Amino acid sequence: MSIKHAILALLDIDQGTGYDLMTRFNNSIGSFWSASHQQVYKELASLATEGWVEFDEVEQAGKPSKKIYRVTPAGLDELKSWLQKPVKPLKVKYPFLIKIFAGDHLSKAQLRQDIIQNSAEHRETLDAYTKLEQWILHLPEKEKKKYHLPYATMKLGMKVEQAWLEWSEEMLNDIPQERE
Amino acid sequence: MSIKHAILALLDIDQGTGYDLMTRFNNSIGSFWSASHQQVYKELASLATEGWVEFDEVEQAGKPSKKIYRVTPAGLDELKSWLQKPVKPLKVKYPFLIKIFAGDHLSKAQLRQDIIQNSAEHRETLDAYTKLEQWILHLPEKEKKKYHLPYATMKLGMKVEQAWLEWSEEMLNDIPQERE
DNA sequence: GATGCCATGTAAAGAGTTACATGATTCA
DNA sequence: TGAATCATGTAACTCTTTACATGGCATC
Repeated sequence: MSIKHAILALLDIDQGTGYDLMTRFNNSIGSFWSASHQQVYKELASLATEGWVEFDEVEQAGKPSKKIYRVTPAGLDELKSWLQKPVKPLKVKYPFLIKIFAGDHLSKAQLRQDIIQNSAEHRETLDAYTKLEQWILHLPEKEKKKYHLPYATMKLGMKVEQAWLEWSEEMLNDIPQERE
Repeated sequence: MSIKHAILALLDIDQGTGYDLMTRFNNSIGSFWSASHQQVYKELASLATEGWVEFDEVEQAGKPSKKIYRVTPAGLDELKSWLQKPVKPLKVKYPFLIKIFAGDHLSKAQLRQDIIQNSAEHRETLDAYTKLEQWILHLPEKEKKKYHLPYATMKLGMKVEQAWLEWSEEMLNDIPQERE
């Protein structure tokens, strides 16, 4: 069960709300971890019960009040001891590739369409990473150092997105375009 | 719920036992779908109840008897109609990258060690894909055609594994080696 | 007027993991 | 003698998704 440790790691870098974490899951670390908002809120509640995180409730004008979470010393200990353990193997579910796998049952036009669609999504992700990268590169040295390893994980994400784009192009060259 | 469709797609290419499917999940399509043997057997039972797959029980000398599953016409219809629907987004869980993300709490030696270990695993996966690729490339034309799209998904897997290896090297160059 | 963003959650159902259970053969 | 491969499954538990629920502000 390492979603708890994923949250601890994210909050260890920067404190934040559940909503905040959710967007980080969707954007910056989307290529290696996914989680829904429901799950994030639930895990935060359970982490708080265990004493690994704590929060301040902040009221806001014109917006619902929010809970800003941070890691407690006990939470940091837990994270550190988790870091000493061997990692669990990766788990992935990529429905799009099941589609390609069984793509003989689709028309060439449909296959092409799906690949184009998927490629556009990866392009978007890569663009988002590139924006984040620019933000990181323009930080003052001290801040930049803090994000060094998170940035490293994003560099892998960028390489993977690039692999997807290359693959998509090769696939589209490979599948003849049908004419009426 | 697309593990059912993943199984249908795999059985549609080649019939096989639960054990068989499990090894395919671990080897050829491991980089985009993972499943445990328990889950595979459970799903096969439920697919059989729904009438989407059927099997012959084959007794073997000196080995437990096995059930060879294949897709039924109803199962193929289900697969085809699933293919028409938009795919669900990918889901990934990569505990190793959480470790890197929070890697400031590890020594440089430990970080390097983890990266080396992880890189070795990706090297192994890439080698397994390369072997499979050789097998595919030496098939007679007719058979080769059948595996065209499954092979395409593996090509993406190879690109992704290569991205991991490149990244690992860059990381190791980036993290100074400590001396006693 | 509709969509999207910010911000939080609960309840029920479905998916997936961990532990348990068995057993012969082959290879090092 | 021990580990790996082939081969199947059940039971309990945990994790994750889907559907439901609310509501103001900003942008198009």
